[in-house]
Amino acid sequence: MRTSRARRAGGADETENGAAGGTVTGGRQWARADATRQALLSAALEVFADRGYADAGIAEIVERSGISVGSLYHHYGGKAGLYVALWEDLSAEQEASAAQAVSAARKDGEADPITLFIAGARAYLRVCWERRDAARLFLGGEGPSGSSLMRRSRAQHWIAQNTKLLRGTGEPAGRAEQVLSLVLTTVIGEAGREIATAESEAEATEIIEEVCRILIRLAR
Amino acid sequence: MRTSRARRAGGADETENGAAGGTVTGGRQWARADATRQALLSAALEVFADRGYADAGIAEIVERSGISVGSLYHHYGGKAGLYVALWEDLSAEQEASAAQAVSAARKDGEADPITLFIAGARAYLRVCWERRDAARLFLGGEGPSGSSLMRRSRAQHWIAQNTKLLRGTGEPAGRAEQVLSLVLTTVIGEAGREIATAESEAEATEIIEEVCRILIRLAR
DNA sequence: GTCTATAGTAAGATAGAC
DNA sequence: GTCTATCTTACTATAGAC
Repeated sequence: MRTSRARRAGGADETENGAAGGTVTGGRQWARADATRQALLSAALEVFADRGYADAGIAEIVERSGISVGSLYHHYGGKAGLYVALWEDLSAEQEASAAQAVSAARKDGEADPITLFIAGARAYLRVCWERRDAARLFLGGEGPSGSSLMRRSRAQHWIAQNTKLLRGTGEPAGRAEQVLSLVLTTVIGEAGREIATAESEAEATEIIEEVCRILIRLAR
Repeated sequence: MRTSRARRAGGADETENGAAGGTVTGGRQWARADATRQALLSAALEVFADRGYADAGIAEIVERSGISVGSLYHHYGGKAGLYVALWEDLSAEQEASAAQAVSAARKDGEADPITLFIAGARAYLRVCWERRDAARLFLGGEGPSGSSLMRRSRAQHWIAQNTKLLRGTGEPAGRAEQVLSLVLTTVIGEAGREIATAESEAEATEIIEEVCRILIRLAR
């Protein structure tokens, strides 16, 4: 791959007057920093994907991004910080997409909890395909120590939401319902993994549909 | 915790004649080496569990086991070797237990594929509870780089077996069947995680039974 | 097989100029 | 905010006596 290498060539537009080397206009003055973060993030994603988190070195991320170690630490505080940032990005997008799908369906007059749940699940899975590069990284399960707890706790939260969504009323929830919800959530997660590694959009879609059938069968 | 610390006190029974400091009888001469391996394994399990694989240091394993670094490398070749050994142990036990349960049920005259499958699943889950200390480590998902592939490929193998078991005849298997099998296996895995972190045997049993119900519903 | 002592190395992290 | 240069730590792995 080795994209975005030329970025470092700069040296033409800085030294306006010293410190935060921005351009003249106020609104654009963070553009440079954003580009830096972006370059760091995308290089980190590549390297983590290629070598696995543990074997990835700061050095290689620096090389591929063309950004310096100093900047890396300035923005993300280190290797783990990059990983977490990547994770937050993706899961924010997934959550937003799912939430939006559910509320859109609601606005469409849909009231059946299971149908709403499936709408959310389908949106989530679609993001897994669209952003499969990132999804593969996390669904694969390796990360900084403590990251599995991070993922785990987000999953718990999601399970709780799904449990609530599925029972319509907001009440107790026995063990059976909890386990069911856990199972549903797990299935979606695993499906996401499978979809992120699918070889074509057609295959991904096929899996999504099959999984939705299973989810319906389970939730009913 | 800090058990098995006194082991190192020895120095009384060695120096029989130099090399493999064994006792006189032939059959017992590996007892010492076995004890060494055992101490290393159990210390490693503790440390991995406490700190997570990545943050675990050889040093602490050596401390807690009372065994030297040299011996550690002699037997396991390093940190990753210990992890793998622990994993092989547990999964061998799980597989054996499941296989045995299935064949016992068969011998009992049971022929229904789903019932047989459930028997295996139940046995697997029981081991997750009995050996929850170890199970927690692996089901948590952190390990040496490449270990998730190791787990993954074992899972694939298991899925294939289950697919075969479930369809009775050994034939094709369409996408729908593959996905179903994947889902079943995933659910069992996740259930194992939940069981390994359950707080009492009663809770574990409750989860096992609920999961079996769900599996039956799914497999049918 | 088991131990002690030591080597080697790599990687994450910091300091401070611009 | 960005960069270069450097540090320091800590951990794996080996050598070689018993």
